[in-house]
Amino acid sequence: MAAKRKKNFNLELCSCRESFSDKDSELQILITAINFSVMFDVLERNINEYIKVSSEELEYAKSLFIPKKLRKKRIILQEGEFCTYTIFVEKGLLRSYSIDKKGNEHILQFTPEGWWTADLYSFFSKEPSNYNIEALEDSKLLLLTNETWELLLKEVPAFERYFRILIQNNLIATQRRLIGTISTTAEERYLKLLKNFPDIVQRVPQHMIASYLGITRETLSRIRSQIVSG
Amino acid sequence: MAAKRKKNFNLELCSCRESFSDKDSELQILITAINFSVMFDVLERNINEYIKVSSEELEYAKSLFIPKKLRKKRIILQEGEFCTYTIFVEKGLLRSYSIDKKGNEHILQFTPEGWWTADLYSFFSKEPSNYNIEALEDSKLLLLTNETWELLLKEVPAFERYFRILIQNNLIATQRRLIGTISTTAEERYLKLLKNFPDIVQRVPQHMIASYLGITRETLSRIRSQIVSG
DNA sequence: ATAGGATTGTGACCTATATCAATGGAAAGC
DNA sequence: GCTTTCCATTGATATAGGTCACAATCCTAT
Repeated sequence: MAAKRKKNFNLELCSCRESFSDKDSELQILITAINFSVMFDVLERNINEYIKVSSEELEYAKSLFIPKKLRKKRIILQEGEFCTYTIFVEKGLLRSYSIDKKGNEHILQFTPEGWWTADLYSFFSKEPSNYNIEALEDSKLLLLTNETWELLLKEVPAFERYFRILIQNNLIATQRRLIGTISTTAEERYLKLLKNFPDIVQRVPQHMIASYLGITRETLSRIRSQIVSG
Repeated sequence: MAAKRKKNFNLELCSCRESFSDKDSELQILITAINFSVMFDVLERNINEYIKVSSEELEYAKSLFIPKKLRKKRIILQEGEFCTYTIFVEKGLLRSYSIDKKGNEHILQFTPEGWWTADLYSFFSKEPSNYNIEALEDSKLLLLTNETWELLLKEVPAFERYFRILIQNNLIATQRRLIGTISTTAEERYLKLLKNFPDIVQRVPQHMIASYLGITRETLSRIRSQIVSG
């Protein structure tokens, strides 16, 4: 299973093309074509969900992204660095988190396939970031730099709308989470997360779920055993 | 002082024009002209801070807003209603809050002059709102309905950028507040609020500051006396 | 001026969650 | 296959903040 996933990575990412020998070139071209059609699959569907763009505009947009794979546990943005990309997750799962004075991690969000992440503040203000972004699974990412992001908005203004809607939805969700954190118990928050994002809870170690909920791993463990016992 | 403020309201809001008799009409025209230049003062500066628009575009934009005054303690959006406007505060102060199962209020945000508010979810999804929006001071508002908002974006696309930036800044702030709520003590949060928004803390009753911080009024009272005593 | 409501302050006590510490199991690297 | 690191669980104890109750002010409208 793990081996199969790895193979897919190799096939789908064009950065592996160098490994083909000359006599494989015909095969290589075919595979590359497949790569390109699959690489932006999730992104393309996501864009079409929110805005209408012509196929030329879409092709242009795609040309601006930098594909990148990120292995599990690798960090793509580290506290103190400048966040110079916005990141779209084609496949895999990321987390962004900050570390407080006592050294505790606090997870701001999980970013599975089909979602965007970045430290927006750092990206737009060009100040160093306070967040870390790390892969929780082997992941395939599509990056837009500061420059290509500006370029995209300038050349295809519909993307201004696209990002506005995404940011807006994120704001709505974050506001709800804030109110929830203030007004409900740890157990209620856990049950709600379980209901809304069962797959995330499955894919992520429990202590990270605890960190996302704003409680300790011990407390989450007790909550879970209490739920089971009735 | 309070009387003076009231007088300004009457002068600046065109809805009071009916109270003038016929022979006051010359004066009325003069005052109306003044009203219009002053009415959008704060909004205009706010817009120019983020985007470049021609004076025609600006005039068009202004023509879409509905001015409204809201007296202290009056509610402009009530839980269960549909949020059909986005609200810009020209003068005064609003709060938006939700009420949990136990009947406790939780303040999502304070909105002083120069800021926008709305229940974004309700506004865009056209579902009933879970929030209430209330004036904490006599306020002057500028409203954009669903229709005029759409129209504005369509006719002056630069506003897409304007709202994207505003929403983005709100998201950044809300994310920080969330992490702060999870990772810092009530006292730290209070001191931070006091440092960042001293005027809001001055203008708002303490139990609402407590509600914003996610603590009870008793706890805030104790924190304050502890700060004074060292 | 005054009555009634809203706001703040304080005391006594309670509870959800944190902290510290120890254990066993699972997974990942060699 | 073995070892090391990570991860979840459980117990004992500590604490920040909540709850309830009452008193003291301060507005605000008549």
